[in-house]
Amino acid sequence: METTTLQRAYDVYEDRCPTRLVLDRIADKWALLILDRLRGEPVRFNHIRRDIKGISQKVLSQTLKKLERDGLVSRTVYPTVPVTVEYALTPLGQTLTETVATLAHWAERNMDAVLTAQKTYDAAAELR
Amino acid sequence: METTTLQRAYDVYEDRCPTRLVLDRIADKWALLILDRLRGEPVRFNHIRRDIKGISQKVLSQTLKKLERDGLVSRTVYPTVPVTVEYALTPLGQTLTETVATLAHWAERNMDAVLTAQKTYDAAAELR
DNA sequence: GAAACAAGGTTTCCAAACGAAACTAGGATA
DNA sequence: TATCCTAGTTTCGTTTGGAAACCTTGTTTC
Repeated sequence: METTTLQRAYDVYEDRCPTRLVLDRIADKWALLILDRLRGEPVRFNHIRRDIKGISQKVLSQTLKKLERDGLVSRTVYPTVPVTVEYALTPLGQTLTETVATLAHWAERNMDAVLTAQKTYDAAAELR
Repeated sequence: METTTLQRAYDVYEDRCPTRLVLDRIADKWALLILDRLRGEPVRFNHIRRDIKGISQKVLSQTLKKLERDGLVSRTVYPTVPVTVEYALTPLGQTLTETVATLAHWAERNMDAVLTAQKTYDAAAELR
């Protein structure tokens, strides 16, 4: 009888599971907006920056780099003048587009319900 | 001809759109894990804490409070001894369960692809 | 009657992360 | 020489995050 180390399946509920790191990457406001924006054709750095209003260059740069490292986004440099850099979803990233779009735009469809809930909550808290 | 202020539709790509605040709430590692855990029957505070390994009481408490304020989660107190507090998804929160589950568990299904991508990326960065 | 335990939190404190603004690089254009 | 372009990086003050200790109400144990 041999002794083997059982390879546990990945479990995001476990503290030290590497999936936690990935979840932390995609469960992020800016990452979701970027992934959502990249649905469709490739987009250049400053184009993304203009479209996602309020994102800083630093955060855009950092987030793209992490998404690229995790294989969700590809980065292509064209030696034009000035240089052109295009970002696009990889096939892996494309597996998330539907989910990302649903989550990113959920607030747009349910904003009124959320605002109503907040008013109710705040009114009740007022009485305490 | 009368002049009216056109009420623009909510747009999460706009900087000051209130949907951004809601996106920030749900596009969060802990919030997603909590919402995922609440699928099904109501769960007590310490039960959630035990299940989502590594979450601190402070973060659990804060996140639940925000989710409750936004109308995604309900909080029910039972006057037992000691007191029992149950959290559950509201109907509004339930509209997110499918999406949340897909995103929260995406990493479990794609971890190997992500790890491979990271290795490739790091090896290429090494050469620079 | 003094500890210990239970549930459900809050407070404290230090480190890590964030964002706005300034700065950089390489080259083209005026 | 000065300015503009894309695509970033750096700086620095502020905010947020997590770990650990503490709190409250009430029961059981010693």
